[in-house]
Amino acid sequence: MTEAQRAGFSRCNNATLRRAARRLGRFYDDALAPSGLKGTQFGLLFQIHVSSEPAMGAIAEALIMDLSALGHTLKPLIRDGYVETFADKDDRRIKRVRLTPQGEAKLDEAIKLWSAAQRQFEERVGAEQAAKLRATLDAVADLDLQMPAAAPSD
Amino acid sequence: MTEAQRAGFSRCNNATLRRAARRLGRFYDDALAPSGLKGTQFGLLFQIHVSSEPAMGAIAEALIMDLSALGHTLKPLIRDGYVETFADKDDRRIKRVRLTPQGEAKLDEAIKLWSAAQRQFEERVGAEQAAKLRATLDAVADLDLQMPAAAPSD
DNA sequence: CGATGAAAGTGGCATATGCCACTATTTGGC
DNA sequence: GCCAAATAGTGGCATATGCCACTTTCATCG
Repeated sequence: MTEAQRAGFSRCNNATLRRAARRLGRFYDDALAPSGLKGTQFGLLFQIHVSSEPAMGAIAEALIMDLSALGHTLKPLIRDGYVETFADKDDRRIKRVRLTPQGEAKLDEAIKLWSAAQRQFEERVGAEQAAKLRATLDAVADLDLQMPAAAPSD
Repeated sequence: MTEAQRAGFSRCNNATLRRAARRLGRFYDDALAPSGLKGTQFGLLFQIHVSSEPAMGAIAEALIMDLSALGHTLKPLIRDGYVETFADKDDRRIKRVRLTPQGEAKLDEAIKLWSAAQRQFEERVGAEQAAKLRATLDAVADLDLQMPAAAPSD
């Protein structure tokens, strides 16, 4: 491997993104710790809260998560009584999700902690810079990425 | 919860970052699939490759990973014969890591696949834009984030 | 030198995520 | 109405990550 390639890898968009995610994840996790929630759980509760009894698939799509991964992640939240599920009236394949009263309360509690972390972060990088970063990340998340499928013949 | 708060959360830097990471992770994972490596494993092999028989702690620090997480992540790579470890000559607490010949070969193979994904990504967002994003993410990763420790009374 | 505390990893436990195979429902033809 | 195809989730398996408690080595100080 040449030096050029070595330098090249430090430019791996995926590695860079994950690295930053690990750092930021720990920061938000620490901030949320008093509530007993992880950053991902908080995000999931919030997503459910702001949706109208969303179907699993809808949540997965919104968060760009694998449907089965969502199911797994939901389990501890159901176990702890923050979330409950119920079958859709018209289509029994569909499972809808909502927060329990305890879930709403826990979310309220967590939001206070989250706000402090969010404020802290934006203080460091600047609200404007943070907004720009999020916009870029959202754009990346919405990309329809796909490899050229190894020359689809014809 | 008010609409203002709802909007507020869509501004969670952590959630936005993770969401983008999931998308991009899948893209790179797909691209690397023919090699049998995941994006993280590729990144880890690369990091080891470009370092000089790094100690576990050094790798963890470079990748902003928990030391124990690194240990776990390393296991399948050791099991598959891509990586090997050995004790430091002067300090037996330190465990150093290096690629095996098979590991080097696998890395070479993966780099070809990675390059295609990287190229594809940069084509979509623009090389310059991608570089700016990585710079921002690196800056975020290097932040010394920390909550004010709940009024340290002085 | 011996006790003490710091440094580097390991193992166990728990959550986060994905893929794949499989099941249950619904929908669409015929 | 019946069977094939599409939809929505589940469960199992594997990796990704972290925290905490514990072990092994060093380094320091008296």
